[in-house]
Amino acid sequence: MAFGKGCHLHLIDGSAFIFRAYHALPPLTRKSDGLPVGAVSGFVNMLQRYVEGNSGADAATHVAVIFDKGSHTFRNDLYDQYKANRDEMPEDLRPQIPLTRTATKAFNIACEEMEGFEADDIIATLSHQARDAGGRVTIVSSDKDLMQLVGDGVEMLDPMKNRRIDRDGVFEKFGVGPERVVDVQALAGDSVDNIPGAPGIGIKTAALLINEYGDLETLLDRAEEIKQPKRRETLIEKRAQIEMSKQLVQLDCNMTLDFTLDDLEVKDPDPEVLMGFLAEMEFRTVTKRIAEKLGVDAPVIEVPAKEDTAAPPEIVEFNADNYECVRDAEALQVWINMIRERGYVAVDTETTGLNEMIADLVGISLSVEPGSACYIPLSHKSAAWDDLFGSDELAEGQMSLDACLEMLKPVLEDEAIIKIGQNMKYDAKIFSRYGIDVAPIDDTMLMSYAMHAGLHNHGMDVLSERYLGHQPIPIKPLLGSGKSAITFDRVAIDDATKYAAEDADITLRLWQTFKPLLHAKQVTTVYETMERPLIPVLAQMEQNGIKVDRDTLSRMSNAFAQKMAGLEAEIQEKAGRPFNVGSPKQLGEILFDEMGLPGGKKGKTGAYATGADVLEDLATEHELPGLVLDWRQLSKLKSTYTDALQEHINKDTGRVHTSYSIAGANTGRLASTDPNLQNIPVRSEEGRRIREAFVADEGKVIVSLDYSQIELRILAHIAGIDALKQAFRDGLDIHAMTASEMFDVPLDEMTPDIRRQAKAINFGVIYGISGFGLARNLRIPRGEAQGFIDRYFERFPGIRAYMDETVAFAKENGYVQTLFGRKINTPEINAKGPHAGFARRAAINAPIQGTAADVIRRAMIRMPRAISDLPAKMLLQVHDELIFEVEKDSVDTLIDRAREVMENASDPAVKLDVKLAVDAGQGANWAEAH
DNA sequence: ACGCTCACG
DNA sequence: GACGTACGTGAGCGTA
Repeated sequence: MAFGKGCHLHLIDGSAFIFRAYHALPPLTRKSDGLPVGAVSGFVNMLQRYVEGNSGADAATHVAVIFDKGSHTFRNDLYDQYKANRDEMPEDLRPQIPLTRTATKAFNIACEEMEGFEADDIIATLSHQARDAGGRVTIVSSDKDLMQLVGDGVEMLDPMKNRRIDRDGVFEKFGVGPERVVDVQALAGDSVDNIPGAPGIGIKTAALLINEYGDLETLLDRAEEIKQPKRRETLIEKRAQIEMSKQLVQLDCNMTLDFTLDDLEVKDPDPEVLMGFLAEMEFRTVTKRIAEKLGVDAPVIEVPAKEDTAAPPEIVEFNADNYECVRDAEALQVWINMIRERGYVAVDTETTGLNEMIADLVGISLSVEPGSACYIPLSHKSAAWDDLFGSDELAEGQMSLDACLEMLKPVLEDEAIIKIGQNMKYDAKIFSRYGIDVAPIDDTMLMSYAMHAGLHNHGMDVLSERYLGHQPIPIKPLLGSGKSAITFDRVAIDDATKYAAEDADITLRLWQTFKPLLHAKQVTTVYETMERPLIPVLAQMEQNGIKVDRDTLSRMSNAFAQKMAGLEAEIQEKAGRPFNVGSPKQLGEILFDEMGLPGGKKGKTGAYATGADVLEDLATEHELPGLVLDWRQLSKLKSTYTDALQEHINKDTGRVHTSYSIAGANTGRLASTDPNLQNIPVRSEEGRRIREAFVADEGKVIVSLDYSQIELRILAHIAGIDALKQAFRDGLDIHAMTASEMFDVPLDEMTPDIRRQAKAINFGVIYGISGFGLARNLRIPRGEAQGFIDRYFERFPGIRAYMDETVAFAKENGYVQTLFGRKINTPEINAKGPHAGFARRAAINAPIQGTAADVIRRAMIRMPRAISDLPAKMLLQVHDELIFEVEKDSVDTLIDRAREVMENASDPAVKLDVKLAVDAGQGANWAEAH
């Protein structure tokens, strides 16, 4: 078929695929000879996924993968620094480059490159040819340099986000249409490609200028007219540099190619060629998968055994057909025997929901060896032929739940058998509802957290893909989504077996992968003393729950609703027309367009910002913003707290059971979800009253103990600030002391305002202070804020030293550490551009916040033993606070014991120069106790 | 699904 | 003289 109208050309940016594959995968090598093939493997997977996805009405009729060739292009002749800042290609990637060409050809996809040209130029030329011939083009790439090609039937597809980019997408990125993209790039330059552009001008400013003057040439010709002196001079002085930059970013769409569009027609692969290549690469899993798709037999891949050195563990491919469905006691006994022989087993439970307090057990999967796993269905419902929703009858061929648990209980509770899980807290809580205390345990999610915090999250999908190179079977197709979603007990047992058993298989493999790595990365102690032991403690706290009084909440909801209605009427009257007060978009239009209030700033989505800080400033101009602030506060309290909290009261217990994620926050802090009980209001008087609904059971008392200034104490210790340490020893008001030091005001002449400023600075230090941030927080001029900071560093030089050392350590090692050895990775620390500031401040904050998190973790882990003889329960953790419920008579004992544990939580691992102090409170509800 | 806004330490 | 900024979270809502 000749290329023309109705045709659809796909152009794949091959180099981008290669680099993404290289960085996404661990360094794999070919088993027979050690040839690095990780990137090739990833590349093949991506191609295969592309081919599988290329179907339907929108499918490509023509396709090519385009590569770069040679390092010297015409752009280097224009500018010898072009791409000069690029790192050398990694040693183990170089030999894989030609193999990606071979791979492309093996898929029978056209593979094009041309000496002296970049892939982008070939893509540009082909796009123009295809467009001129009346066809459509999709460029598969996320490279912004290609955005200039979009329009007239040419679109981009970002393969990472699976998002199409059309004219609007380009506009979003550059603030101008595709035809002006090069102009903006010429001005803004590009640090990645080392394109100079106009110094001091970024994309935002560039777009502004281009939109004002029409195009780059006009802008440069009329540069004299620009008001901002700096900008004007730059444009005049750097004209030559800017014009050269434009030549560098302008893609060549008129290359002479030695092939035509017709040569790019989509062709089916020759199975023999493709299988041959894959077998040569020794890719077992993908070979098998592609063979299946093509309906041919997978070639046998024989790997000659290495004679010397201990061979690495056999890499066993994933095969869902190998999983066993255990349907009776005999079959289960075989598995139990295997488990006892090994001394470990990976366990996963399937249930009817995500809430462990409510969900029922549906089945259990087990694995003791990579590639082999079983699923024990227990309460799957049978499919009824005449009923769309299935019946309530149990499906045939399942063990009875009781019989199964009776057999498994001794194993799950056996001291000599390690039970391995991914997010074991969930499974342990499920089992505990059936009277089984699972122990001892290991948790692959927490192992990953101890090693990889800051690098990625620790869900099974991410871990499997990253560390096993395997994409798990997705659950979505089994359960569906939205209101037609079903629970797992309605999934057919055969499908369930493949999915569920694979999870156990993956978990076991992750455990085998991570176990030795924990030692190598020196985080075994962290994992064993601060992650794993927290599981049973949190499980117990979550099961305890806290009693919440529905009537109190309901009354407050009604009161809030009434007040809101009044405010709403008043707001709309002042606005002159009805509108949705809860819509920031509509509010912005009212305030800035209709009422013409000053200072309207649009965000990146084109909407006006209407945050609390903006409205507070506007409140001096008009009454309306203040009313909206009041309305917003009530709306927040009602929807997030007084309304939503009622939904979370458990029917059986009358209590609210939050769930803590142990591996959520990078710093070691916990996070609370469903509901979040770590952000219950306290700062405003009205909000604080919500805590009155958190009550003690009859005859009991709520007790709250919280660390006083724990982060500042830790900072004083880590940075070695003697003045601070002494102030804590003397029990001084730390903020007042800081103020006195900084502003030379004697303590007895301290004013609240000076103290407030010093307090803001103290917090700022913990956050990696910046003049801008402090200025915004204190609402003072930038220069004044910077003056404060300079003065602070002058008085406490150790703080600056700590900051510099911490950042230097992060740059050197790629992570920072808490006092207890928790490592927080800082992958962005060497980044350039806006990321840099973020990463820097996060690196400064992480050891402080993380050490505080470690301290309270240690206290929590010791707490159950310390209070086991008391009629008391630990209910909640709020970062530096622990909340208990205790019988009235034992309140004082509990406070003594808990305080003892908390104040000494760092011993004996770390000897702090500053004592930790704990404040305590008690009452009938949380408001009184705090 | 994503951004905005706002609750907490 | 500003690319853009205080650190760490989760939830509800409006808007696409």
